[in-house]
Order: sequence, then structure tokens, then C-alpha cells
Amino acid sequence: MSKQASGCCEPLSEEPLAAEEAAELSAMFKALGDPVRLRLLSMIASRTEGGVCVCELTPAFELSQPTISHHLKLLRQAGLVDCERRGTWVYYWVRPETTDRMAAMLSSVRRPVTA
Amino acid sequence: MSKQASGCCEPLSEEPLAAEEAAELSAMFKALGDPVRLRLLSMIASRTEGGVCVCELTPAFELSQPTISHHLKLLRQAGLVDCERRGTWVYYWVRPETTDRMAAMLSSVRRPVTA
DNA sequence: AGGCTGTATTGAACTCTGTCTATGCAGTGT
DNA sequence: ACACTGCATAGACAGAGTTCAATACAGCCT
Repeated sequence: MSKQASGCCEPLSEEPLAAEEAAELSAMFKALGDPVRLRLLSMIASRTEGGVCVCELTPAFELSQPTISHHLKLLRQAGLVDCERRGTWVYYWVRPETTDRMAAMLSSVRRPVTA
Repeated sequence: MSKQASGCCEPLSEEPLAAEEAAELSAMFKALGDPVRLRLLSMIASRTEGGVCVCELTPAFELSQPTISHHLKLLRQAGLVDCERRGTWVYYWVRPETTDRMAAMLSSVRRPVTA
């Protein structure tokens, strides 16, 4: 079916990761591909209950408040965190389903399925 | 020491992820933040022995050969894969140390250290 | 040596991303 | 109602990333 190379090696039996799923997963990895966002996620994950207030996150960086807000938006759009408003303040927490999915992808690389 | 917010919540006891380590880790995540590179890694990981020849990887995408070569270089620079030349062909394989480190970061988010 | 094949590098065009300032919106309190 | 605080959005701009065509390099074969 596929064009095979001269004779260097056998063709890959099946495509291990479909293009569509790769697009979803890569969007998650891309969200953590920035040091600010990775630290934000780590800080958000450091509290288990109630979430972390934005007012705690912003002063931890030497960046403007809109920039932090922008990064939080990207983390949210990637499905890594969720947020809720409580009065004046907005609280963020981690969505473990997403980090689990990423970890599963990485461990499948670690121990490949030699079907 | 740090400027605390009005009274919305207690301050984060310590910074969970140091800026320097975040820079290293985010570079790894960034490398997988592209669907082509994620599929490349998955394809490379799909063979446990001997590595995967570039001639198998390139025709799997509707991209030019230099583009694939460029993505492979980025994966290599991120420490995710390594390669070796055997005669005419070049073979790539996964470096599990790196994927393990990424997975460890994700699982630390999953189950935060409530020290 | 010379030609051929496989892979990497170079340089340029285009798009995307991170950051800022300025502004808008939501909720509180006087 | 008004002012004030916390957070989000809009628009602009510099820098980085993705892609390609052209070229260079490495190894094989006759």
C-alpha cells in the first residue's frame, strides 16, 4: 500500500498514532511548552483543595497581569486547568484527566506495544 | 518577603517548580507541541530494536524531506531521540530518560506533594 | 573517479506566539 | 450611584517557529 524503501528495513506495520489524535495531544504538549505556563500549572497543582487564586499567581512572575491572564487562558483552552469565580477572585485548579492522558502517551512511548 | 494579596487566600508556601527546571522541562514539552513531531516520536518508539530508518518516516507525511529532517533535529536537541548512521541510512530511537522525566512531572501534578 | 541515493544544512517567506499598553467587565463597599 | 479592586480582552509589535526550494555532504556501487 505504502511506498516502501529500497531494503533498509521493514515497513512500520501500522501507524502508531493517528494524525487526528496527534493533533489533540500535541495541543496539550504545546500548552506546557512555555516555562511560564509550566510553572503556572505546577503552582496551581500545589494546592489540592479550593484551587489557587490568580492574585497568588501573578506576583510570582515578572510579567504583566494581562500576560499571566493570557497564559492561564491557554492552559484552560488546552483542557489542563479549569477556573471559577468566587466573588472578586478567580480560582484555578488542575484537570487530572488531561495530564493523565499526556502521561499515558509518554508511557506508551516508554514501553511500546509490540503487537 | 513577597507581596501578599488582600486576604483571598494564604500564600503558596514554596514555589513548586524552580524557574530553571521549568525552562528545561518546557523545552521538552515544546518539542512535542507539534503534531508532526509527536507522530514522529510515536513512530520511532514503535520499534524497540535497531531504531527506525528516516526513509520510513519521511514518506509518512505530506511534507518535504528537509522539513522532516528539521523536526527530527528538534526532537534530538530536546533529548527525546538519538540517531546513528549505518551506511547510507540514519536510524533514530527514543531516549526513555527524557520521556520518563516528563511523565514524572505530569504525575507530580496528578498527585501533588502536600508537604 | 564518477554518478547515484539518502540525509542534513542553508536561506528566505510566511505564520504563529509572547509580551506590552490601553481598555472593558464583574464584584465589593461606601 | 459611585469609586475601587481583581481579572479578562483587544490591538500592536518584536521575535520565534514552520515550511519550502536549493544546495551540500556522506556513503555505496560500478
